[in-house]
Amino acid sequence: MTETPAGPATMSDVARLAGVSVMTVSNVVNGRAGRVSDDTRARVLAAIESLAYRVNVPARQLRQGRSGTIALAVPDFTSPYYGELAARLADRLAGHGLRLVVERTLGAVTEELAVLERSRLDAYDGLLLALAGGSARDLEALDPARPMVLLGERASSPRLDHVAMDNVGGARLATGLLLDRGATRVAVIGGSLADEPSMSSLRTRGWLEAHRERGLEPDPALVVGGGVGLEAGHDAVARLSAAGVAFDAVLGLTDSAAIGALAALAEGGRRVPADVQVVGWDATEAARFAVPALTTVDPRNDAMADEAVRLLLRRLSGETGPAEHVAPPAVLLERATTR
Amino acid sequence: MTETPAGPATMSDVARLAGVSVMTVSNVVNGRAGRVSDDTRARVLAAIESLAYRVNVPARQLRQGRSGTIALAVPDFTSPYYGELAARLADRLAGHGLRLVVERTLGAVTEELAVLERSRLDAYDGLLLALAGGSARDLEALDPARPMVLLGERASSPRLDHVAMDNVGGARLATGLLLDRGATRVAVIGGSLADEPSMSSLRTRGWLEAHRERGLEPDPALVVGGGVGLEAGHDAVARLSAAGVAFDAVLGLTDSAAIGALAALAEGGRRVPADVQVVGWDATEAARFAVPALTTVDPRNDAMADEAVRLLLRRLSGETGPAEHVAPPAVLLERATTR
DNA sequence: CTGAAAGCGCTAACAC
DNA sequence: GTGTTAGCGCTTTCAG
Repeated sequence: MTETPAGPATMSDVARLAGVSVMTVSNVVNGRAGRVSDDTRARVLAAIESLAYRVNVPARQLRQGRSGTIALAVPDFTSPYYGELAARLADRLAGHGLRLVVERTLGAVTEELAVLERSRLDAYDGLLLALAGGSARDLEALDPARPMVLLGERASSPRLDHVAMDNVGGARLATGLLLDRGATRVAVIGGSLADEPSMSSLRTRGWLEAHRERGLEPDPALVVGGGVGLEAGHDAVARLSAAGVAFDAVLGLTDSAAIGALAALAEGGRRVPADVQVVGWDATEAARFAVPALTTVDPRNDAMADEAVRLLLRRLSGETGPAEHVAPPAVLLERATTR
Repeated sequence: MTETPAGPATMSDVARLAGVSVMTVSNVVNGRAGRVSDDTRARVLAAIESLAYRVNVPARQLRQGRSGTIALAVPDFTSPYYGELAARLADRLAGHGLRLVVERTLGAVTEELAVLERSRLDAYDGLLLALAGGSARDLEALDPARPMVLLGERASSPRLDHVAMDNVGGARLATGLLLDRGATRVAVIGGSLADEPSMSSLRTRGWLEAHRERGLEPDPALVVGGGVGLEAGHDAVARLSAAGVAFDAVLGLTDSAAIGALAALAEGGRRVPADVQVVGWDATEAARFAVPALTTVDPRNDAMADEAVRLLLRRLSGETGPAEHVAPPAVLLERATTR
């Protein structure tokens, strides 16, 4: 007659049932070749099966100090951009026996990432931190116990590995295309004239530079803040029109913003690209299937994911050299919203 | 002169520096009120600060058996639907002191969710499992060590709490609208005539029922499989047109599929809703800002998230009654792609 | 090939 | 208020 087990089966339960030591069970579970005879292994496996034994991950992690898991911390769950990034990263990490899980920071990297949160993140073997608009500030205070790679914006911390996005360059490229195709007044949706290293400001600077390279000085009234989501993009165009600000091109700082703009333009009866040209940013799948198909800045997420994983693995393998900063150059994907 | 610490500081390190016992440090860290004098607390906090101490989460979890973390397992990271679901769930769980992290199953719930994966999931306090097309099969084999709530499809396991989507009802509603607005041939993008409880089959059944309720028998050639993403939706419409199958309405089984269809329709020069009416499913933000704004089935994700959290919390608090199955009724959001 | 002992860092339970 | 003890489940180390 068997004792009813108190909770889930442990290794000792399995060992007892199989008539071996816990160490042997551990060896079987971890597939340490050669160290267990086929006969013993079979008995252990049978016991595992019959007790529905499963490894206690926290216990193993406490002992080993590793979890085999990497966290991607994103500002929010809803942006398609982060979803695609997560998928890319997960695929690459899987090739190295690492799992990816996605956490959400709500854009609050240092302030809100209180002691408790930091501890949670320490439990991962490594951290990929996707930076949002405001989160680049006082990154210096961030002192990760584990390897950490920053993603996005521009390289901001001399101490931390960083895969930056080519924000200024991409915006210069996109704005240049618009200007060269005959646009004279390019509105920036989600932009900011502030002098800070945020995504908005950086891209707006690229817009400015493209003008100046051509001896032009753009109208600051064309810079519309208020966010970079679908609704923000829609509302920005509506607001611009309502305010009577003329424009013949739109630089959406994300594909979402640009797609929102497209919707507002359609509502207003303005034809794209005949009346207004539009460019987005992110090269998401949604851009490909927008109506009309959206010309967009491809930030080279594939290359960014490759680099991020490379940098992380390097630290994971114990390398301790100086921080590396990379920024794959953005490229333009011309489609049907530009002439 | 101080010893250089081997690794990250532990509670004993803090205790030693502050001249107290580890238990006192633990009490301070966990904010157990009244059990520590202000004076002692101050000393401990100073020591924590100076050693940059952070709680070892796995150790705490091993001891307590809880982690304060819930996992949402989704079939893939890229679908906007799951992103919005994750955001909703995270918000609700935060109100109960629980964190949400997102894991990815790649649609393989039981087969690929090997021993190793199961163990990882056991480390969460609870599991929210979003079901994809094929994953509803042999859910019976799934034996979670922790509370688990299934999301999506239709209730399939008598043993597991399940928040089902109103797949048949929603499709009946949407198809009914199309038919009542004059459509005679409603194509189903991402559909399946198979007799299984998958999302595709269930929604296709709703399409069928809407016809039969009206004494009609739809043409099976209008059911196009091949996926429910943007590209799949686009290609399905293109294929239908190329094959010469006439249709005057499209039921996209997701908003993505419907938006892809919209793109293909625009390419083909067919006007929406004048020539072809279109309905999507999910009520994503993308549907609102599609051109034209997409009529869509709202599966009531808000209500589903509420229910899922309620069911999970109930189990977390130890309740052990029979499984509960709920299915908030879908509603229709009429916009500009229907007449 | 197998096992015994030790201990990872923390907290529940109980002294004092 | 504060300290002591014990042990969560596992794997590293070292003996056989």
